[in-house]
Amino acid sequence: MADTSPQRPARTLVLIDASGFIFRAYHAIPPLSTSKGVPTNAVLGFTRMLLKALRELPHSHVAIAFDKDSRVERQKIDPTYKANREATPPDLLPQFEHIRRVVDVLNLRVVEASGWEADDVIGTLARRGREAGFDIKVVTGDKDFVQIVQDGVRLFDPMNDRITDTAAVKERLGIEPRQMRDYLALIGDAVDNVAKVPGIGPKTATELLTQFGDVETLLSRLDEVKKPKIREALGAHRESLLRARQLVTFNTELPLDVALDDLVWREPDARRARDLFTELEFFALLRDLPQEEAPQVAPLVTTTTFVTTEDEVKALADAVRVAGDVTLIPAFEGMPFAAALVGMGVSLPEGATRYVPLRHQQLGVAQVRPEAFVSAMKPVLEDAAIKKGGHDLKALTLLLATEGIALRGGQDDVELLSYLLNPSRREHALPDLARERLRAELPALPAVTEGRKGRALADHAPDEVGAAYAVRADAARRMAPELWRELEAANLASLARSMELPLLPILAKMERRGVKLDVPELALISARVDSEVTAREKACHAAAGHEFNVGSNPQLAQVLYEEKKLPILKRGKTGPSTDQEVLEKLADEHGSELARAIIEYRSLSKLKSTYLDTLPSLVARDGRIHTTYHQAATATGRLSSSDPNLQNIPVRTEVGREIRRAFVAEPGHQLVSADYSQVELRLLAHIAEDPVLIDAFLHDEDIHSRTAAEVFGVTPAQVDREQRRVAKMVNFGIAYGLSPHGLSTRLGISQESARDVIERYFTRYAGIRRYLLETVEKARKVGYVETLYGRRRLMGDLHSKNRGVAQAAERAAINMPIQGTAADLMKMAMLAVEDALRQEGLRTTLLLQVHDELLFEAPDAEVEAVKALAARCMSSVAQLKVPLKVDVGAGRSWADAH
DNA sequence: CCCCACCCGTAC
DNA sequence: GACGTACGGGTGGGGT
Repeated sequence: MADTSPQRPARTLVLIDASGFIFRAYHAIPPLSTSKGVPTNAVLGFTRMLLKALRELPHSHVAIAFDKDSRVERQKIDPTYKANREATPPDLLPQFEHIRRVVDVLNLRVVEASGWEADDVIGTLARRGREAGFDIKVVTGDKDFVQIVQDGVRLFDPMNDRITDTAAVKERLGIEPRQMRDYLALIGDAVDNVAKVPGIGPKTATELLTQFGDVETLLSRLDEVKKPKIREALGAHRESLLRARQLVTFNTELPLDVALDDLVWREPDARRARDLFTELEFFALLRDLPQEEAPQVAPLVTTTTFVTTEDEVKALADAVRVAGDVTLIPAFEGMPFAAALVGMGVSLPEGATRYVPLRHQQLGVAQVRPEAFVSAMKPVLEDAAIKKGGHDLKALTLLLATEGIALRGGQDDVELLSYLLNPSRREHALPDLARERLRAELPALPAVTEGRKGRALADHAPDEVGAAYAVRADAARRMAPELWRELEAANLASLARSMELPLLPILAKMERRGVKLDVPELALISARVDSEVTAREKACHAAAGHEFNVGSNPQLAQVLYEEKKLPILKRGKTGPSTDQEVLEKLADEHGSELARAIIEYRSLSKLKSTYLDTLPSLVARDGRIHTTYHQAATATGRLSSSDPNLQNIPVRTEVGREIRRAFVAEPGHQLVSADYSQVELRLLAHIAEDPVLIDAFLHDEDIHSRTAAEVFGVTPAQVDREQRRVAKMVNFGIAYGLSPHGLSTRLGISQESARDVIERYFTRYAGIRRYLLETVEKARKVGYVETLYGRRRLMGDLHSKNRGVAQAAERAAINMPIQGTAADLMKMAMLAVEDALRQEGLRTTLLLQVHDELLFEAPDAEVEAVKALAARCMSSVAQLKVPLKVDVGAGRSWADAH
């Protein structure tokens, strides 16, 4: 009977067969690597197994055993032992080191014995542990270990959750555990080159062992073996059988240099584990780690020197010139294009970090006159040969531009560099990067609120804020080299150097220039829409029979579905949906006046609240709107725009176009618009090398008609409107990973016909199908997708167990190379355009980028030249298998330029 | 008064 | 869930 006395805590020794699991994990998990290209499949499988075993098995003591020159001893018995094992695969070799690191951070005690296998180490520890009264659990998937099973010694296979004890062995194999050695010797092991006795398989082996007990008895009583064939075989292979049994027998008497007390389990080193898992990109496993205790505060610098006199600023400028490298974090308030520079945190490769107070408001604080700062620093800041670092160099560029300084030499923008390494990441905030990359907590910046509670930044004394900014500069400077190493390793460095960093000052210039808004014109539209919205709201109330908040979806749902008893066609997370698709159906198919009225109300109030009411308030004193472009925001490499977002100004509806009429050129100027035609579809043709699609673009056909002709088996001239509409939808959806369901709801056709259309599309455009499949397959294998120019997006969710998540990731993987390459092309076009404008000495400026469109403001005299220049630059930015078509137009307003 | 999730809608 | 990438407004619930 088991000891049930409560006084004695269970002492369980867990023994882990590391070597066995490494190979199992390697073969069980498809090739996988980090974004840096480090192979990790075996490490991941091994780590998962390890964590699972520790999670599921009670353990007071733990040891992990590795092979060490493991063939030496057994090859003394048989030189061919394991001789036909294939060499370790090249992508497994480098993973051993990381496995050791995992074991190390988990604080597991490694036990190994030179010349012996992990099997023997575990056999020895199991025997000693059992003798000392431990309960033993052996974590392994190897059947050889059955031989050490006994009362109190069990096997656990974390890959299938199987526990093997004495009873299980008897049931599964029909033998006692101690007979396993004899059993294995009889049936042999081809993989390890352990000879078998020919003609004997598992069945016969079990029979023989049941009758005779072990190999010695069997051989001594050979004449009792009934079947002559078996008897002869045993007689003929007597020697090899005994040798085989020697080979498979664990040595449980190794002189291990470890005491059982040394194996006491210790908590993992959570912080180091976190770092290692982050490095290996085992993000799902991070959750399994114990949370970190209080964040460790590691001040990066001990001293911040305050630069408060003109001489000191001059000395600083000299130091920057000597170092050839400076990292700057500005303290400012307001929007960057029109902000006051309050101070500057500065870090140099050598020496203390500095803070230069410029516009602190407190009386009597020592600070530098802004003019003195500018005159001293301008030469070094404008010198492209002096490398600049920071976090969001575009903001710095804008701030310095306001001071009359044109920042050049920007290179180490850690936000931008971090983005290129992982564009899916939501934020690249400096404190987060410092925590991850430097294991340092940045001090909080002073609370700055414009409201009643906080004070403006300038109201804080320099010594309150200076160190915080200086430390940030120090942190940014220190993480830059490693970022570049990672970029080099991922082949992203040239993208950073030749595309993103040169684009940065161009974006700054666009933001600074802004686009003129005709506020009175907008006000006219607004007044008209205002009364329309009110009328529509009244119509909604009338249709409902009472007043309610038309803008409230819950209230609307109540009216539609509870009061009017209309059918619920779609549900969201929190209730029945009231989106446009649903309302259209309710209006058309159920004759709902209210639904129709809501649709009209919605479209107008959207325009009113988002654009008409908002845009005028964002007009700066110069009468222009200064958006902010985000270069480190999207997962595909596109830019985004905010405050306001000028990339979603309406264009499709009449009222929407009127809003574009309020975006105007200065007197004597025109807006010039140049946009890529069908750029994503053209890129799809090029990247997928689809002959049909390429042919269509080479002949500049109406691509939707051509697709309709292909899909419906008619000539392009025979295509009717409906067929073209279907084809157009397919063309748009194809790069988004469209589904029969999605297409059917969008087209209002059945899922079957949608499926049929898609199938016929892929039959005609076989290259596209192949490309889409290959893209997903490769993404699964390498863990990322990339554009023609090497921009990468990490794609972890492809392996999600949640099917929906995995499928969404597949669609994203399909889309990214297309959307991302289009973004790359546009960025290169912007560089080319800016260069050409300067070369030709034109005064035209680039104002806006809307993914596939560039908007310029050109003096009247330059309009035609700019139209030609833009078309030329944009279409010649890459030589593809299809031409890049560019449409250009010009006019007084954005609407007129189209 | 701020923050957030949610729904919805605008762009490409 | 249901076709990719964004930003942002309103509501309504929660918190300070």
